[in-house]
Amino acid sequence: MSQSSLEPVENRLLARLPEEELEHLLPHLEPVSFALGEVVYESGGQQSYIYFPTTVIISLLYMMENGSSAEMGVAGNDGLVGIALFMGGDTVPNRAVVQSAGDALRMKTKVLQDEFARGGTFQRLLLRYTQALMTQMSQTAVCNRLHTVEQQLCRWLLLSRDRLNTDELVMTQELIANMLGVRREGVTHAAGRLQENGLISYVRGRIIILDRSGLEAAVCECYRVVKDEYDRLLV
Amino acid sequence: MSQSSLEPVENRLLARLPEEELEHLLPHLEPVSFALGEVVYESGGQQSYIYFPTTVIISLLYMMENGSSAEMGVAGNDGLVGIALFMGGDTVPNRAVVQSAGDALRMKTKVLQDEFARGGTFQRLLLRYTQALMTQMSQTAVCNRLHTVEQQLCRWLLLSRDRLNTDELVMTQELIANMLGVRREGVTHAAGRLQENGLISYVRGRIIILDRSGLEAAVCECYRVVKDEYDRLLV
DNA sequence: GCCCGTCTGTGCTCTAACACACATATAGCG
DNA sequence: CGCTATATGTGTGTTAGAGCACAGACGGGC
Repeated sequence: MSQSSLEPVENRLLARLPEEELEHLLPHLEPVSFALGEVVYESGGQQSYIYFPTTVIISLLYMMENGSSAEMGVAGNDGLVGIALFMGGDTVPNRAVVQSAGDALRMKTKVLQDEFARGGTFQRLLLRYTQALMTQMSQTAVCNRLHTVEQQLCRWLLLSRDRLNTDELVMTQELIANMLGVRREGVTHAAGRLQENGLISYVRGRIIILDRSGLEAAVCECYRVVKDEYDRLLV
Repeated sequence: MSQSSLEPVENRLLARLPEEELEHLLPHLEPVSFALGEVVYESGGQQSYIYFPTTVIISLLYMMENGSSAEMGVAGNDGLVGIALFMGGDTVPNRAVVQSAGDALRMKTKVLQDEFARGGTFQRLLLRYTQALMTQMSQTAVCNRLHTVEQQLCRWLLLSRDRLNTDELVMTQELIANMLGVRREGVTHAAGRLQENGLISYVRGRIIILDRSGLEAAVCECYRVVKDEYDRLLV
């Protein structure tokens, strides 16, 4: 019997499958745990598994030639990691890194592809999820162009919060800076302001969201656009 | 008989279909022309057609609440416009605008969805194209975060050039500024430098690429990443 | 050939964010 | 308890780009 955090229904994509399809997949789902910072897959590498997060949060990062990086999307218990496997690409040009430690269920690539090809609810869900992720990526592009670091930090905190069961996030400012593709000092500054305003508190890699609605007031429209699209596509 | 610019094989996605699948689709493809600046579909609107560009180039834009905009992707004769129609979303939260006047072939939504559901080469191609577009979107996010306006202008010119048959692009700096999500003066400045270096020439909404390899030397890595991914997925 | 609308160039100021260089604080370990 | 890694705060330039205000410059229509 799986533990609570590894129940398939802990992943909201799997939870939406009709019972018979889920029954069919269950034997192929295998629990795995991930530590903070772990690399789930490397840019350009072959992937043997697709992952359905239950409690883990995984960032999709692009690594620049000069070593700097920027996040293009994030996946948690609302989705999966390894889209390229059913989209026909086999590999993707980005790295997937654990942003918040936790568990996931994994499925062999071959099984996934066969299930996808059957074309049922499973296929439909994966495609709708992919579209939601595209919205997230494109909105990240817009946000990077037009909004301040502080707004982006709010967006990022809220997106992370929505994929967790707790208001406490374990992540350093350095890590967040890598995700957002900004300097660590920029995060210090923005986080300092949020703390002054009583929206968050943080100490040494431990952020606590104190005032969620305050964050929502401070964030740019990008957060809501992405959230609404996820809600619309994955109900 | 269609004119040259409306031959189905003018669209590289359609050109890759095996003959029998193409024969099957031909009766459902209908030529249309688009003028510069025309809105192909509006954010959130229902779409009756999917479009396969032959000579037209279409930008996918996000419109901010405050009226400013930024491009999240571009589609030309290498792809299609209306991904949401087969991904299951029906509508998307962005606007599609004609960036360069030209022709396309359109197909009714219902026909498209039925063809897609058959799961043959057509489905496979559409999914692979979608993945390529995701790379473009995510790379746009990275580029917006990390690179200068001049680099982005180079990227944008090259991406446009690759979807045309000519080195002459008809577009004002104002228009480009809207696409890139920067000020018009910023484009003037960057374009001025490219002109000084003999890479392009422009006069009143008419840009001529004089030195393609020079542009490729000035562009950031983002262009190559996107191009390589298109080549890889859509061979 | 002239006019007027559209495009492009330029010159300011202002600000967010970068780059670099440290100072300080905290947790966990011996 | 003290040491040291790691995490965070701060200060001083510098810079890219925004915002605004015009000045020219071209070009199609009359």
